[in-house]
Amino acid sequence: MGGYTRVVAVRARVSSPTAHRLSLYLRELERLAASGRATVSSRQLGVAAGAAEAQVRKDLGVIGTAGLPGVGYVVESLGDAIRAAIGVHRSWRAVLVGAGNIGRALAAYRSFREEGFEIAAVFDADPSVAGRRISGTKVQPMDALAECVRRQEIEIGIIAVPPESAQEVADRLVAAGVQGILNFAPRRVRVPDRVPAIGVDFRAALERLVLEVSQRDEGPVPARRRGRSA
Amino acid sequence: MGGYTRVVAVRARVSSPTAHRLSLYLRELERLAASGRATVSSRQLGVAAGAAEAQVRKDLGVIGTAGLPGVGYVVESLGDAIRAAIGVHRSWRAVLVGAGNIGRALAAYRSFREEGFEIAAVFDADPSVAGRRISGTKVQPMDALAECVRRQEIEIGIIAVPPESAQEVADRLVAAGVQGILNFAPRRVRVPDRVPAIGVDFRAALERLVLEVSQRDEGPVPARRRGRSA
DNA sequence: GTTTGTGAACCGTTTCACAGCA
DNA sequence: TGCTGTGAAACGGTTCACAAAC
Repeated sequence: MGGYTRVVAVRARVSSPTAHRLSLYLRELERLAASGRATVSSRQLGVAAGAAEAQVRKDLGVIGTAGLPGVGYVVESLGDAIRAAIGVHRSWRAVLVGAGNIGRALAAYRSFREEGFEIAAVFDADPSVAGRRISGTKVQPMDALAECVRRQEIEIGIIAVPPESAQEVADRLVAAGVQGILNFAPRRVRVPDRVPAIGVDFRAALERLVLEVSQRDEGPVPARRRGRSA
Repeated sequence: MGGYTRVVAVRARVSSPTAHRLSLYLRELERLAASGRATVSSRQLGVAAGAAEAQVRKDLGVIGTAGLPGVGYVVESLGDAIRAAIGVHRSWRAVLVGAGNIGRALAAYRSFREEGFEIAAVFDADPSVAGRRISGTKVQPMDALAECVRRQEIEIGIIAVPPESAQEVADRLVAAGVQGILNFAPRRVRVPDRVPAIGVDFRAALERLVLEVSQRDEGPVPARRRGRSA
């Protein structure tokens, strides 16, 4: 430990698996809040997120929240704490690049808006698409991207273009000054360290699934396996 | 029983992080194959997938492929080996449930078809949607799901419905006999152990991104980093 | 009784380093 | 020389177990 006496702040580093689970806890908390529950136990959050209860307590410890022994966590304040920790306590401005099938689906995606995530503008390289409206936003040509990002202080770029152009779009978004990228193209994009990029890769997800199905199918899986191939 | 050296099979268990990287290697291999390259080094695959070169060699060792010291791996045969290992060497039949924005985008998704992933039927709970066609497939009412899965020997179910109905759809898919589920609803679904379910959660991805952006912003970050990534 | 917070053990993955081969 | 294959060490995350708090 660093020698700070821990006071108020929650400046702890949140690991990636923890971050993912925090999202899941938040969903459960929202459900509970809607149904009027006042407190939750780590066990219940664990069930909802598929995590062990000790794991839940560790995770919540990381973001600096405390529970009441014998009672659990206060639903409302824990929700606020998680939102603050992952940054969804405020709204974010984004641009969407790519007005194809996926782009249109994202523009209409309910959960984004509910989370304070606003798609301020849509761009597409195809001139025949520019000018049309999707979800009430007019599609603009790529030339307008950089100025739009600067003028409207856009923070997030969403890539929903074919894999061939993903890297180029990423470069333009970074050059325009976005602070983070959400990439829906099945291609890893290279970005500077200061700009985090998270990929949502349908194809990779499908491949993971198919692998698991195959593994389930064939081997009843020899229970223990040490050293030698059997 | 154990103790004998049995050489042939490649029935090794593939861990989840390895599975994900195999997908990425495969993409790079396809690019290389298209551009006529005959061999690759572990280093080059590592750069493409964001992994260390020793990591690449370990991964490829797991699926039983061997490289040539001083030369690398043969692009074509390595591609085949990975495809066989993750199960995309053959085609898979799937049904899509949910003909909303995301469902329609998925039905049209190029990479699925390219990977031998065939969406054999589409279902929707909304009777006013049933009967319409998306991507050339007629949308059917939910009643028809179970029989379709059985009759057409469907292996994979894709969930693209609002979170409120995700669990119910998952239950029906499992009851109908699918072997795996790809879930695009932002809600974890509970399924029996024998049926793997992989979630693709846009909202969670967004939350991870926002967290990273926040962390970059505030903490100058103790910076302990090597390697490069530009 | 219940449930939290946390050090310590555990486990799988990643990285290192180097022998061996082309 | 260039590159693979692989033990061994390092790392980080998860689980365990239990004392403390309600």
